[in-house]
Amino acid sequence: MRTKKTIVNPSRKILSTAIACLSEKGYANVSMRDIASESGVALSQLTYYFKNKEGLFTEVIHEMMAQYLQEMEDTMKSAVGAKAKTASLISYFKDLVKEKPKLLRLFIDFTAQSLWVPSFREQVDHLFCRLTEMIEENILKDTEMSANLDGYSSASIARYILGALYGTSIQIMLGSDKTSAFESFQLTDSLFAAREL
Amino acid sequence: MRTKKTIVNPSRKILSTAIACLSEKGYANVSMRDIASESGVALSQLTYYFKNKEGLFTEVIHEMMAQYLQEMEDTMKSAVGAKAKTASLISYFKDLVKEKPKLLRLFIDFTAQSLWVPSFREQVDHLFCRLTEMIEENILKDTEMSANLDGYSSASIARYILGALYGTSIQIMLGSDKTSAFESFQLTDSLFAAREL
DNA sequence: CGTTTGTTCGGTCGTACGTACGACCTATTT
DNA sequence: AAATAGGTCGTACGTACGACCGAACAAACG
Repeated sequence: MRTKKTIVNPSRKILSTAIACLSEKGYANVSMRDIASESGVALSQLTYYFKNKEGLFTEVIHEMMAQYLQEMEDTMKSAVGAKAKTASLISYFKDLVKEKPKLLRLFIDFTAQSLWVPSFREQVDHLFCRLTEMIEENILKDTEMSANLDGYSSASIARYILGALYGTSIQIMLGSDKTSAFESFQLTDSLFAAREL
Repeated sequence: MRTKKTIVNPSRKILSTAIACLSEKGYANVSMRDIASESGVALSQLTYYFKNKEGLFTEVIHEMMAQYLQEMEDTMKSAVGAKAKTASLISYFKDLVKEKPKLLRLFIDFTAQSLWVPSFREQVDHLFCRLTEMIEENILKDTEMSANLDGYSSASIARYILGALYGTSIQIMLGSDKTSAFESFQLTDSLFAAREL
């Protein structure tokens, strides 16, 4: 029998509800029942579409990763030149903190969970790799860094930039004042000011 | 009646067991019963000494914070001059990843949890503030940064340095190869190379 | 001595969890 | 019309959870 799409795919509804719940209450505080009742679907449907809890949450990570990578890529592709791309990367993280804190919280929470759940770890590690690759491609390639950065592989530099933006985001996220702290982001620009070739 | 210390304070035993469990299995995967049986103490003792789960874990965070701050301070105080202190800070984070991954995992996990539990958040935020203050005091004070860092407050710079080290640590922690990635840490030294006054 | 106060313990309560199962219903296929 | 397959649902199972209680014990003190 063909897969029908009568009105709206239930598995999509479950998935989006799961994302909403997780980004609002956190991994440790969300149950399958929460997601079921919130999405107006029987509990057994969750296991029907996604085997078990880990299966469902794996799919959530997958979704989250896709959104991250897509948005990040769009952001950087829209700018031309390493310097402009750096600026757009910074503003994307600012936007993340200010306008999309839920997505960011989801990211942070899953990063922590991935320390304990091997299958999550694999996914999140992959996400970090893709992100650093993207930074390498867009910002570090065809660019000569300031002199004191000789000897560092572009992979190391990219990892550092991503780490700095991510780590700074977390601090701002936790802090009480979200405004004055934004200055830190800008440091990426000053530190890695690229000279175009 | 006086608090006795017959052989070893049970609350200490509970606490250290809790730390061990948490740094091995993660917040979401540890129950009060786990800690009780692991520490060879009745479950009811946990609530006797620490009100409830949140009370116990609050104490664990407190312990973790103290260790972090102490070790970090010792590390930096042992070096003289901003440049040497920077190097010692870097090597402390390397040491964390390589030799004390449990403590680091504890830190990361609680950071994520603090996104959802207000009392945790307060504590972890305070930890971050203390750490940035320490970086300001030891590395940024009485030091002239390279020219392109004008206009940034020392608080912003400290936050960025901490964020970079923290964010890089997470990536290395998740990655498969722990060796080649250590190069990234060193970037802190090159980027914030201080000229002594 | 007995009382009081701090400590330890086993046990239980109510609830929540993830998962599994069987009964439907509907639409397609034979 | 009968059979089959996809989808939905309610419910129940077994386990685990945090919290709580009352009984026992221990130590100080009158």
